[in-house]
Amino acid sequence: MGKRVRFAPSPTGALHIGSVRTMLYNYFLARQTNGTLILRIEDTDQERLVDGAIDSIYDGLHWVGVHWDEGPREGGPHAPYIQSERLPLYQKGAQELVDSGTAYYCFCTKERLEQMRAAQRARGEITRYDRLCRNIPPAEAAERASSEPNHVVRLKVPEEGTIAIDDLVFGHIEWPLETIEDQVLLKSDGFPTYQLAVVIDDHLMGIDPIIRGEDWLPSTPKHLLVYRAFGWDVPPHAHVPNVLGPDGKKLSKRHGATQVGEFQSEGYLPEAMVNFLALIGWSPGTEEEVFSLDDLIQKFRIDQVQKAGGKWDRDRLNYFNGLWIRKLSDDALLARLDPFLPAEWDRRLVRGVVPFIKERMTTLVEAQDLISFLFTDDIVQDPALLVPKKRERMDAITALSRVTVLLRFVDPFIATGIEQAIAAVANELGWTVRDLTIAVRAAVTGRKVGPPLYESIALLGKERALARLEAAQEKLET
RNA sequence: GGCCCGUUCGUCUAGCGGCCCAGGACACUGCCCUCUCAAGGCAGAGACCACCGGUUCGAAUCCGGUACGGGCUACCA
Repeated sequence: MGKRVRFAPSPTGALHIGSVRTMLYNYFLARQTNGTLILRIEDTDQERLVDGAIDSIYDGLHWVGVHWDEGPREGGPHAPYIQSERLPLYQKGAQELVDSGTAYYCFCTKERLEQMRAAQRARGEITRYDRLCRNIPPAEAAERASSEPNHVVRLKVPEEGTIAIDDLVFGHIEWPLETIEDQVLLKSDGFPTYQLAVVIDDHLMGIDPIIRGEDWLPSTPKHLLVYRAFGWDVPPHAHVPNVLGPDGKKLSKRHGATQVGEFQSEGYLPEAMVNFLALIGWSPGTEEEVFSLDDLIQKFRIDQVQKAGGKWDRDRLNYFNGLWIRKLSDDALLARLDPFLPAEWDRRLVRGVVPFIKERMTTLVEAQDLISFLFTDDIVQDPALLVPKKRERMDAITALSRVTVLLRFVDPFIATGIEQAIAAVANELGWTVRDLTIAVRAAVTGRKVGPPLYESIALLGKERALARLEAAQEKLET
């Protein structure tokens, strides 16, 4: 109970969908246990920083609808929550490890390391640090460290043995220590590497469990070694499987949209995104699959998370989106639609069509096209539709004119009355209702498909509807 | 190359030794409903449970190997 978990993105770009999934799992666990969720920004790579990335992370997470307890802008007992503002902590930690002999200064230049690796490759060996600086006597190393600013601190990895973890998702995993290199912990610019910073922060912030992406699994032994070097207890880890592109590779830009902001502007609902994402890699073990954020908080279990990576499936996302759109009340849908419609479109009229387009949308952006006939008289009446297949042009003119006449007397101008009028014309002329509505729809909406015709005509209003019907007749006469 | 992980319908998945000649969902096909398109309902097709051995009375489920896929292999995270 009362788990402390964290989401720790790097501000190297807009918020990625895969990260959102990891965030969600952390969020579920935090809320479910009445615990604490921490947002921590891991910006230890100063070269890859992207302007506005933190804003984008905040925007994305807010859109998704999750909230957290401690973070850069929220503050908290472990502030600051941005790693670049916690440098002294890491430097002190690195120093401690050097002092205790579990880490050492390395003075190798990047050039030397490159040459070393090239030579190793040429000889067909594994490329890894040759530990040249590992055996410099401590006194000499300390002295050189003060005069040579360009040194780093490396972890002194034991030469033999194994290190293991019991991952909450992947189970028991063991690594032979001889396969692990002497990892850099503190870079020459005084910044920690990820490997040092995560361990220190996760420890200081009391994170339990650590839930992160599967791609961190290979560096876990390095982290374990750092915990060991500090003499700290290792908290439970849970690695969650990757979200893959349709080609089975890690989801990236080349697979299309991958940032939350893009999905937002494409008209996806956060409810759908959450539902869809949560189900990649997790299942409640039942046949239910429609879940709100609150449902997920209730039902999520970390031990039900899958090991295999799951592919991103646009069709399935679309399905969930349509489903969640349909679950919205008409007023709620109107509000969601608002940013996707021209400001000048009369919201009362929009509100009127909402019930009729609700089950015809996959994404919110589709609404505009679906209802534009109500807001612009600039429609294209296609003769091929005005005259349904196997009907004569003259007959179509007659049909449209009869509809025009009967509609004029419909009062009040509502769907049922309009339906009766059209049925009467069909009956009178021996047309099928289907054919008649094809012609009328083309005349009134300029479309082949759309919201229910009678309701659409009612919404349009008698005057505009009649004008369009007359225009269609004229068009056919010329 | 090395280390680690993974492998059930096209896709997301259920399954944790007999209930499975494998269930649900998306997508697909057909039918019904119907003023169009949807939505909805019903039905169907779709997986020799990657492969090969082993354990067991019995394996999708346990063990070993192989294949394939993926991740990592930086003073990136």
